[in-house]
Amino acid sequence: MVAPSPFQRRPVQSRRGGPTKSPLSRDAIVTEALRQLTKFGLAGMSLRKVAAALDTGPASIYVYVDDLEELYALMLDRALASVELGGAHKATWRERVRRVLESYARVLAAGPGLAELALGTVAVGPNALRITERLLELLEEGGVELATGAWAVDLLVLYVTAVVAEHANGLDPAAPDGAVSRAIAGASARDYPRVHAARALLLSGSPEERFTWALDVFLAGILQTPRTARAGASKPAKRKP
Amino acid sequence: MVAPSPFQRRPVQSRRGGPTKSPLSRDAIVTEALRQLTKFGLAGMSLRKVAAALDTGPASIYVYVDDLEELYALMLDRALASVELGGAHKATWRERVRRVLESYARVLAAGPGLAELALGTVAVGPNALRITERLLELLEEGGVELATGAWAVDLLVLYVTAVVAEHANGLDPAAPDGAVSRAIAGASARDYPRVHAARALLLSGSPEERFTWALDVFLAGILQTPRTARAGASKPAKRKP
DNA sequence: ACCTGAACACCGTTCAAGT
DNA sequence: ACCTGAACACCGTTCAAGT
Repeated sequence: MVAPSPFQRRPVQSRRGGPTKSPLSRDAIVTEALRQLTKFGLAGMSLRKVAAALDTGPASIYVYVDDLEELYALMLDRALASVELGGAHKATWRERVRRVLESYARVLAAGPGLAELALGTVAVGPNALRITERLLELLEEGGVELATGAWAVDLLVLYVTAVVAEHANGLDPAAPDGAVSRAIAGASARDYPRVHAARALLLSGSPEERFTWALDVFLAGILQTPRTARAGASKPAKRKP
Repeated sequence: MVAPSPFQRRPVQSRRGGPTKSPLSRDAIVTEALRQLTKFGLAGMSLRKVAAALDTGPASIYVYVDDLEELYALMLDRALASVELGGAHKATWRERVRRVLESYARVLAAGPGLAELALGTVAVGPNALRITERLLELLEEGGVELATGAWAVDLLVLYVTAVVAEHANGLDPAAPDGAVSRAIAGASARDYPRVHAARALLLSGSPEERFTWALDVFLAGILQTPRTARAGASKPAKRKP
């Protein structure tokens, strides 16, 4: 017996309604939670506040949602619905991979909290699957074998999520007053000669520039590192002789 | 006026001591917090529990630490002290980069919570700087220019942190009973043909195999994608004609 | 100056009733 | 069956005193 996924569960018949209160529903809960999340960040959202906004007590939420973690998963997938996968365009497959990931990044960066939530939550809803499907398709178009593509999609999505989350946490390396800047600026030339020498470089570049560069790194690396033995690997594996 | 970094602050003279209570200290607080973190995970650690273990009330902690976030930063840097940077060996620079990152990954994976903490905390203590310094050195040895290396180190460390955190959160893609496995196994061939076709591949590979593969991807990509215009870029930038 | 108990303003989750 | 107020067992942080 396996617990059913939260994405496919018997609907619940609300008993509220009429003129005073709109009926509760999983949808309404997710919508309100997402509103709070994107407006106030992860710490600014809570089950209790969602319940209060929906004019009920905290216990009522549990009729529609098992726990906070499940709510997170539902929220994330709802948000991922607006990621644009692009149609059949004339752009290169690389360009189209970039666009999908940029759209994904933009969705996560829409407000504080979403990216943070994405890092701690496994995205396995239908919309996450749609994104995975699309990226596999584009990589296939680029000649990446399925075995390699399967791992590559993981890598790409994880990286983008982490970058946006780091950034959204106010850890913007570019922020000149942040802890990062101060630490790097304060690194002594004696103890950390390279950090010191590279201090301007470490803090340079807009998020977009870094993102674009990172994608180039990934795609170049992926094309050159198939999982199946093949010509082109820069360094033969040499594990089993 | 800039607030001083928590890593360089006037020490506090404890007034406890004698036979009954060992004196409070920032060190003792960090040690106990780290013990709780690696034993019980991030959710299993709290300022109140640390205070209780140190035989005092929660308010006492605030004499040594500004807030929870600062404590997190101190804990992370303390943990990073045990990352092995390796000496001058005969191994390739690539191999040595791999070893440093593997050591970093192993330290974060030592117990639940540490990697999770690392994702939400900017690592800017002396030990984080040591690691950055070392990686810059190794990349330099590999012929990577400083401008490229500066961004590359960020990329590498962020990825490794994210992988370990994802893994430590029980989101192990390999776990056959996890939400990930169920979602992928349940992806219909009609709606998600490639996810369906790749379902075994998406779940395949030990964490170590994936890690090793990802590093190969990164290093191959980094070598091929210098930030300064140079021969070898697989696709000319063509932004300013 | 260090140290602390008590209070403040919150959490997620469960229980026991209501309809 | 849905819905809910109240209770339970927690949080981080601040205040106002103690030494």
